[in-house]
Order: sequence, then structure tokens, then C-alpha cells
Amino acid sequence: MTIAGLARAGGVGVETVRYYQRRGMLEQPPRPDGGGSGGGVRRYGEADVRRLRFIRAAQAAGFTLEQIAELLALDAGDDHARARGLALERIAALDAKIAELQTARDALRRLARACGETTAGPCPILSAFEGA
Amino acid sequence: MTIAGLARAGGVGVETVRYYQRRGMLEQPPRPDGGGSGGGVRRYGEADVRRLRFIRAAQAAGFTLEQIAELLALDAGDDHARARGLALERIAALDAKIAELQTARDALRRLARACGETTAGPCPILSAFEGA
DNA sequence: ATGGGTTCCGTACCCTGGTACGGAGTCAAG
DNA sequence: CTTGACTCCGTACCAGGGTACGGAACCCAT
Repeated sequence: MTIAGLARAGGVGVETVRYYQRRGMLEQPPRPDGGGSGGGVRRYGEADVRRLRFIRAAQAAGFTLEQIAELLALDAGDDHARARGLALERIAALDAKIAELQTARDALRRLARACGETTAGPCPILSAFEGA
Repeated sequence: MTIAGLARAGGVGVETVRYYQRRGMLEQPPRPDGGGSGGGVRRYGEADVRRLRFIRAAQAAGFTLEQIAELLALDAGDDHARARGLALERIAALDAKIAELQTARDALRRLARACGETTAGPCPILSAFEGA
């Protein structure tokens, strides 16, 4: 498999794979040295696909690439405690973010309703921001 | 009031005010032209403070600065429909984001629990990402 | 063996929302 | 009337997660 196949298997673009390699999250297999200037094309296997999918899955759970790099390092050892700690941290951050977004959404909902009921005068949505 | 006063009144930094000005969201009052090279210092009033607070309030509701610029433009006219449309759009986006984060959080919670129960072997958190 | 599609690689650029820097001008208090 | 704080302005930089470009080398099929 060449880089395009790996990218397809992971559902990302070639440039994204190269970006992860630059960040040290995916390794570059050695180029087959044929003796010529430049060498050949790198080939990738199932392990690379798994690693790439790991990154995407962790990303979907809201981890940053930096945290994912740590998870990948952890994956070699058996450091449950650290992995659990990172997960709990992430859960707390997600809870905070969810609460924040819910507050904003509820406020907007009230405003949108008020706006629908007001046929004349200034829009309540805009007025609400005015007075804030 | 000079720019520092305006920034304080809005709870932001001076550089942030200047940034909003560059983006056309806050206007720059004319510099008092004293005839010398360079002119004097700009002065700001209550209207500027209200506008700045509008920006912060709308931002807290999750609008991007670009959307806020539109809201500010709307504020001049009485376009309830457009304001309401923007609010509903924002609500939908917030709902989607909230659902996504909740899914990620719930998955992580299950994994963290499983991790706590597993004393030997590979960590379930990491394995979950492996197989994803 | 030649042409087209890939790969390789460095480097530069995108977006969003700011923050920092540095020199010149200006303002207010002592 | 000097000193020190503040303002003005352009420009560059930060994080985070990529995306794009361009030339050279390479691989495969015809």
C-alpha cells in the first residue's frame, strides 16, 4: 500500500497523513534503497492503518493531536492509570463545554421565540445583546 | 474615554479593540486634527461601549465574529426575520455540537469505567481506539 | 521507452481570534 | 517643560489542524 492507499483506508487526505508523520504520530517506513538517487516509494501495512484509525477515533472523542500522541506512546506500555487520567480529564472538559453550549442554546431559544412573537419595534434578539 | 477605557469597559484588551476595528466591527472615531503631524488621540463614548458589549454577548452565544458583524449590520434596520434566521441556524449548530460531544463523553465514560475494572492486559481505552 | 499518475519533500499558506512588538507621536501631571 | 504613561499604526506571531504548491524522482502500463 502506498500513501494514497493508507490515506483512503483512514478516510483522510494524503497531505493529512504526511502532516501526522511530520508530527511524529505516524512513522515513515524506510524507502527501499535501490541505489539510485532518491530511493523508491514508501510502503505501508495494516499496522499503519490501525494507527491512523486510532488517531481518527481519538480525535472524534475530542482529544487534541498532542494528547493523541501521548495516547499512542501509552499504547506501547500498559499504563492504565495514565490513560484513565487522560480520559477523565477529557470527560471533565467535555462536560464543561457541553454545559456552556447548552446555556448559550437555551438563551438563544428564548430569544428566537420572543422574536417570533414581536411584530413591531426592535428585535428582542438584538436588544438582548445590546443590554448585556 | 480613550481606547484603554473602552477596552476596560468591555472587559477586553486594547489590542482586541484594535482588532475589532480592523475587522470593521467597531468604528474608529476621527482623530482630533490639531494640524500637527500625526493628529491626536481618538476618544470613545457610551455608544462604542454598547457596541463592544454587544460583540462580547453575541460571542458568548457562540456566534463567530463574522456572524456578529452581520448582526451589527442588522441592528441598524429592523430585520427580525434575518436575525431570527441567524439565531435558529446557531441553535441547530449548537444542538449538533452538543450531541456530538455527548456521544464522545458517554463513550469515554464507559471506557474509563472498564479501564478501572481491568487490572491486567491491555487498557480498554486504548484498545477501543485500536479497533475503531 | 515514454507518458501519465504518484510519491517525495520542503515550504508556504489557510482559517479563527486574538496577542505582541517597536518606534513615533501625544497627553497630563509634577 | 520634562518625564512617563498612553496611543497610534503596521506588521509579525501564536495555537490547532490541516491544505496547497512545485519540481524532481519514480512506478506501471502500453
